[in-house]
Amino acid sequence: MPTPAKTEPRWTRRKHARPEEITAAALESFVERGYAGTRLEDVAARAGISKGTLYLYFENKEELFKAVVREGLVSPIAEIRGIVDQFDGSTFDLLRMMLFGWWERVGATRVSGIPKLIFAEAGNFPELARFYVAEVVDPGHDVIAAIVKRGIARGEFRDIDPHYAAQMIAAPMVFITMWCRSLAHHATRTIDPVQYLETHLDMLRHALART
Amino acid sequence: MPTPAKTEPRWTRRKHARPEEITAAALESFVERGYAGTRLEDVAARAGISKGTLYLYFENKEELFKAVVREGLVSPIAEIRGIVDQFDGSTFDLLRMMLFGWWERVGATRVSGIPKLIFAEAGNFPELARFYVAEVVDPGHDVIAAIVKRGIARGEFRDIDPHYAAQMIAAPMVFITMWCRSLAHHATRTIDPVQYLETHLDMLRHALART
Amino acid sequence: MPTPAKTEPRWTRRKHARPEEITAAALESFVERGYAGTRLEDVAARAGISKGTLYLYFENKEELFKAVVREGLVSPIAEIRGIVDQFDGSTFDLLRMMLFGWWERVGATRVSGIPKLIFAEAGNFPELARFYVAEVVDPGHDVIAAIVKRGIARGEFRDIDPHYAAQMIAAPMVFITMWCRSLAHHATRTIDPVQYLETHLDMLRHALART
Amino acid sequence: MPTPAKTEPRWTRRKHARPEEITAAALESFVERGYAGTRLEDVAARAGISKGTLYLYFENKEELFKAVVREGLVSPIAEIRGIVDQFDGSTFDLLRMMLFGWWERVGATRVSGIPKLIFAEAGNFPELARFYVAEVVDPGHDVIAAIVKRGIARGEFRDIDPHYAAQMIAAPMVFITMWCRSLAHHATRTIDPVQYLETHLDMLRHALART
DNA sequence: TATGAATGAGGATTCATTCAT
DNA sequence: GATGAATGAATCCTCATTCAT
Repeated sequence: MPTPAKTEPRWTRRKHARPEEITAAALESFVERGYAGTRLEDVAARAGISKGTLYLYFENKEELFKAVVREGLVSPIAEIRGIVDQFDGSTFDLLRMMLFGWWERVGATRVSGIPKLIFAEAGNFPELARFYVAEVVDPGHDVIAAIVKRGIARGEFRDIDPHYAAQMIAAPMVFITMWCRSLAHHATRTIDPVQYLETHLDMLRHALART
Repeated sequence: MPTPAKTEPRWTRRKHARPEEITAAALESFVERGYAGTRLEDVAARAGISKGTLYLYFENKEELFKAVVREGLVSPIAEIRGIVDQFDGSTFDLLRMMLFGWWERVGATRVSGIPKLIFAEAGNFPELARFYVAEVVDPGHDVIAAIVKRGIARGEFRDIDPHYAAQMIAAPMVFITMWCRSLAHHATRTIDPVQYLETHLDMLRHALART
Repeated sequence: MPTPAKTEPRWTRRKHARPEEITAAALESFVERGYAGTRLEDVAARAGISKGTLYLYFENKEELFKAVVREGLVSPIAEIRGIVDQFDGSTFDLLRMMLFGWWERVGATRVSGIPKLIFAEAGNFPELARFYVAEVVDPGHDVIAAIVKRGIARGEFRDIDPHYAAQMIAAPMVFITMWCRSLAHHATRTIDPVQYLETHLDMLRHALART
Repeated sequence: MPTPAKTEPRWTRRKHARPEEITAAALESFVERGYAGTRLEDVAARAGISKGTLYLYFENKEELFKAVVREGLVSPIAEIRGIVDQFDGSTFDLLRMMLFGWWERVGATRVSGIPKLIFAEAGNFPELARFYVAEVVDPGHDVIAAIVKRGIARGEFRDIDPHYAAQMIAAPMVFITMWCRSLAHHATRTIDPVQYLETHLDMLRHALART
């Protein structure tokens, strides 16, 4: 195979690409276009680097996606976990703190566009699904279940299965992000996230409180 | 009797492919593999027709997708609406009836794979998103809000904003279908849908009941 | 992912691509450019079909290559095997017949450009190497070893290890094709293949004859 | 004594990369993976230098390849030529000495992986092919032809065309190196090089001996 | 109406080559 | 001299779409 035609460089070289700039660009693209619909070339362009440079930092599309998830979801959850474990006060206050802490860190940011993507692509990228379950779903569920257990242990909550209770607490959280990140733009009736979360808290107070 | 010359046609011609058979096949594929991941060739194979025939019935992948969504979602909700309007009994019983009626008609069937598709593709198909909001989200929301209002009117539920309450009732319903249709296959912890719905009802009872 | 821009077809459609036309085109390219250096697009162009059509007939580059080898080397060897097994006459005559039969069917044709390719790419495409050993080297060796055994059994050849004798018979056959297909074009001294083979036969006669 | 600020250089700078170390590394890679399959990054890593440094010594991959060939093949042949010219003894002994001398110096070493590369790349590098013919093939052939002529002149060999006889002597030598350097790793039947060469010599003895 | 062979744009990934430091 | 991050052309393969039969 003969040497390919010499190419004259017309580009200017960047100093140093930083991985976070790349994952930030990738996040936008993934959330806008979906996993399959995201073209690595676009991500590169958004990050101001070339296609090839992407591969210096991430082995492939899948690893890039995982990095986005790790940065955007795994660490905030760990952070929240820390706060929850150290909290000293009523469990209802803890619940509120967790809910709004999560909203600030995740729900209100672009990262919250990830779950819809995972749900949609799980069938095609099982490895991604497993990763997401292990790194996001399970830890997230555990934080919430821990709160429920704490409430029961302290006699603030009624006796209820923490596993299923955690699901009921999490579902509206997931739902509101998916709504805001996709259907909200096309909706006739608007939902105010804060009021939504307040209602959720209010109903949880009644649903969980010891009679 | 001389053996007649055999010129076997390589394919057997179907009489009439029916669009519903095609959308049924497409639904399965879309739900399993997502929009981008669905190969028209697979849909055709599942429907027992050829790739070319698909294009006699649907202009392109996009139109097929729209047809799938349109066909799968509208009527069950209308049916439930009828039942709700005619119901005569306690509103909590009505809530239970609605929830499990929906589960049987929608939640437990393949159609329930559609929401995740909509969420994921809303950005790419705004028109479809609007359609879905108008034909599914809003009517669905209305049924539930109607139940809440009924409960309040009859003094069974405490005074609560029916709009937001409806959201809180719907979120876990949507969530459980999305879970079952995608992440459940990769999960470490299992969720039993019936127990999930029972917990939901139980918590709603506490959350909505007049003190 | 939005539907890609509709493309206006500007091409004319062929009736039916025949696999042999494709393998013929591929053979030329492989022999000229090597395995890695062969671009499937070129093969397609040579065969007068499009890139995509190639994939209707061959799963991938590797399978295409295997098909070329099967058609160009495996069947001729099988054919020669048949002739050898049925031969009735002196084993020296059989040797001559095999040698020139092979020359006509393989050595003098483009197919003989394959071995050099295999030797060069074996490290990079182990699967190809294994295939070639199993389908070409071993059967080819067996035919020759069978001739040697026949000669010994009939008392025409002296007692000699058939395995290594077969190697000595085959080496110049392989060598002459590699020479003709690559270095011959750049050589100062010419080799006449027929005279080369005659010398080979002559030396074999002395080397193998029972004293 | 205050601790001095440590700014450790991330790399250690080599004093002087020597071209031979690079060609040695390149030879290994070319022989293992072929021309196209050789990645300059691997060559650099093997040579303990960086990709960029490679380009200080060789203009491009092609020139590196040429350098490898030039360095690896010319001198051993000259050396053997000297030994042959000075030999005093039976020509059959000389043949044996040449054969095993070559095996030790070339055949058994990595350099013997070059011919297969040349054969494969001759089409792409005509200039290299010409170089190889002039510097390796022709001189090599001459040494062997000289031996044949000596044998005939001394009445030890029968009257035979030295040119073609030399080819017959050389072919198995080339063949065994190509085998050992590529297909041997994937073969089912093993060849022992020494026994192979012994058989070659044994057959040559019969084939060349004066009756 | 039904078919399925043919098409070619599109995208992930590789790697020879450049050049600011 | 030495480095290695950055580049982008090149290539394999996929799949939505077309159309002669």
